[in-house]
Amino acid sequence: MNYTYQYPHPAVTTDIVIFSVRDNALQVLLIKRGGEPFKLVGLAWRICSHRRELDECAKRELHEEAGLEDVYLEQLYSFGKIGRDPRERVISVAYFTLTPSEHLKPSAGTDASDVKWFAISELPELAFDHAEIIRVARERLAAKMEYSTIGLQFMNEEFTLSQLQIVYEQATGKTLDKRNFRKWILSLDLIAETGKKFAAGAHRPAMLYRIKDPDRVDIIR
Amino acid sequence: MNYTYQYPHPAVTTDIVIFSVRDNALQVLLIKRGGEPFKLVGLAWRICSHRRELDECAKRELHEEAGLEDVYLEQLYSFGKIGRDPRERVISVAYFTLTPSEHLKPSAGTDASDVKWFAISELPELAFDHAEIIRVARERLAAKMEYSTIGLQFMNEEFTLSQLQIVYEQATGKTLDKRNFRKWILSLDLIAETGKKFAAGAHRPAMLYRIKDPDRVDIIR
DNA sequence: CCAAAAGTGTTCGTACTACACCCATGC
DNA sequence: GCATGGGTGTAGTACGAACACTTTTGG
Repeated sequence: MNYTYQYPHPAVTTDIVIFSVRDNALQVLLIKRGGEPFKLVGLAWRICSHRRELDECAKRELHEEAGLEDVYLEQLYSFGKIGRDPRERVISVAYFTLTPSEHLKPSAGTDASDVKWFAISELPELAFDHAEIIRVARERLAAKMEYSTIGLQFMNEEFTLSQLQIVYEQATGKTLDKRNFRKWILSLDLIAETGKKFAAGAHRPAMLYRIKDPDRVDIIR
Repeated sequence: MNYTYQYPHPAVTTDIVIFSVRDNALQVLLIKRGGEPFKLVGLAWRICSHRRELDECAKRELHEEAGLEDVYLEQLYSFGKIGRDPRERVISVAYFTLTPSEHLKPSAGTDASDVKWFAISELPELAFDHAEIIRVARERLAAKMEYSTIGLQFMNEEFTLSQLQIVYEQATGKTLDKRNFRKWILSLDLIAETGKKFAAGAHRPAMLYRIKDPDRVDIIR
């Protein structure tokens, strides 16, 4: 079946930058798909059906490609440069998301071997203009880390303050003083001790914390 | 001539929120056009041709509808709610701009009587989802006033500190202390005295200032 | 001389910065 | 007992907030 218009219409896609902090580094989830004009890894993306909302398209892509649900998802920016897809004019409404990498489930629709994390500092050559999209997403993330509580969205159910500090350091690109970071994050009253401890080697075990209101992202400062 | 695709494609438009501070109030430029599905005023918008970049579409719309050139223009967000245009699926890539209202020229393409400024606090009923777009733009503007030098983009060639303070107060929605505001804005080293004075009634004339680097918008704080 | 807006400093509190040592554990 | 990361307090500084009176002009 064909669809006809009186003037040219672009395709609209939702592309998603999936961030996680893994192995003490900010990483991005990239996918290698067959049937694309580039033989390269790239972001998760899909054409947005005319019967779905943009946010819904992004959510479905996130679910089907990465097995992620109920994660923080924010529209980033729209990229529409002529020629970004050599096949036709494509307007890409980009989103970004933050997740603890443990939440990633093997997905139904995708061969797991084609989905891989890459450190932001060691990205391979990327399909389309996805390098540019990731660059913009990284800037937005770094900025929002400073003035919102978005950083907590990287965390698992339970985490130590050192793990949280690493997340802040990796996502902002700044190193932080341990004492000052702890004072600051505790003063925000966003996390609480669980009472449990986490022993991870030949040293004093760390207190475990949880997020008081995990779904909430607020503007602070 | 017709254009045919194997699956439905949406139309993509660029919609522009044009802000100015006039009569001591934040205002938005709205347009009433014939041939639209709503008999209401709305934002300046146009279908983005498949051979033009998104930014370029926005610039042309700004130029042809409002006679504005060389103004600060920033992509805001993309709105694509199903049904936002009752005729077909439309993805609107929204932009916003800031201008001194004196820069507005009578435009060639539009009947001047159909272009009008409205105070943000006294908006009429609006076409499409333009009320929502303006709401988002207003939030973004207020936020950026706090951490960037975007506010100077509202100013004319020469202006007084009182005028500038009114711009900041109207765009952020906060009232400011005169002495603190002056200390702050001067400490940024963004503006300089022109040496001239501006006499406007039965009171002491105000010093006129100019922007040192008018095209520049920086992140501060 | 009166009304109106322009211009100008100081004090206080708070929030960020810098900085070094003891603690609990596994091996 | 030693290596490893976990945990803690204080002092200095810089920035934002509060606050009131004098100056210059037009009428």
